[in-house]
Amino acid sequence: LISRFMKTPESGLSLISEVLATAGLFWRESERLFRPLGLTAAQYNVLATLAASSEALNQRTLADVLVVDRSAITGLLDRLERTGWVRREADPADRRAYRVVLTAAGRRKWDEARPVYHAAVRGALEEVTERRVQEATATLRRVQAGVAAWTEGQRNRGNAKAIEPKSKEP
Amino acid sequence: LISRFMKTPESGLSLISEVLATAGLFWRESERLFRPLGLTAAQYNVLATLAASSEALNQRTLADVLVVDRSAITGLLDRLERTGWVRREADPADRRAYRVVLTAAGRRKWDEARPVYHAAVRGALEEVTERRVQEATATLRRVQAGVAAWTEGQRNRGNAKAIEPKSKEP
DNA sequence: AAAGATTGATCATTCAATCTTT
DNA sequence: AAAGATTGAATGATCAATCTTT
Repeated sequence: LISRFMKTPESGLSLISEVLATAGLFWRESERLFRPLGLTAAQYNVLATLAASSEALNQRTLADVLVVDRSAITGLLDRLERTGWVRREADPADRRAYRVVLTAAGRRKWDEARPVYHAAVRGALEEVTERRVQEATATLRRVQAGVAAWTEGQRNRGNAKAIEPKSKEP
Repeated sequence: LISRFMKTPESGLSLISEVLATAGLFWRESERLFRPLGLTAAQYNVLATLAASSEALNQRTLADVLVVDRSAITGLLDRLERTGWVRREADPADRRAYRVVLTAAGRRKWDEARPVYHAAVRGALEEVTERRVQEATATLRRVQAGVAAWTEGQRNRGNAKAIEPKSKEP
């Protein structure tokens, strides 16, 4: 996926390669940045998601927003509950589910971490023009749609005979 | 880092968010794609790197190319050796180091996996113009340079008093 | 049956500490 | 001392299987 020795780089391969390399680099540096605060990057993501959401979220929704398997959320919340930054509350409307909420300490931790993170992002993008940022953002959204469409196509080809197109917000 | 609920998204935050989301989505789908072949995405990366390199690589170099810690390479190669796709050879010039080489079976596996991977990339980028691909690739390279420059700046600020600029390939 | 959550196995990754060789 | 590699502890991710509730 990351092929720096590639001889005849199809442009698409190069783009994906750079996406993965950029994400890896940034994620790794984020871990180092958050470490003195006692946070991991994944945990910051949870705090940020909860802080930005108006309603309480259940674990399924959290998993969808963070684009990880639901089972990954269990351990993540276990550790965040252990440090007291997050709490699982019983959902009165559905006894299978939890409502995950930020504690006061969790919000303070997020208030502390957020400016650190934002400073890093600004630092990293200092030399990149606003036009380029906008353009790349739009392109990456298209790539994500492309990945989703392609995998969906594969799934249909693999399974039965493509029941229905089922177009949503085209 | 991935903040889909963001209210006033600075454009830089959005870009980083999309980079991480795109990489996560693509990595995840790659895992599913490679699974029937008995490969993980990280393992495909190793095979691809070895296949594309003219000389044998030591583990340190491999770690640098793949942008992971050296210690992650140990387990990765253990598993790849177990399946017989890679071999550690003693380096006659330096008895601390290994020369990591692809076995014949490893090359066959790579020959099998490569077209699968390339098809996925083409599928994902089908609807993205070549111009956009080129532009985004260039932007991401600048972002990586920006991350490196910023973390370097932080390191110097944190340590002593920035011994020397030490500019390389400006 | 389907959906929310958890568990156990496997893989990958980081960091700090250690061993061997240079 | 510095560099290549490994180990052990911790975190995080996936998948398959399971439990409880809807």
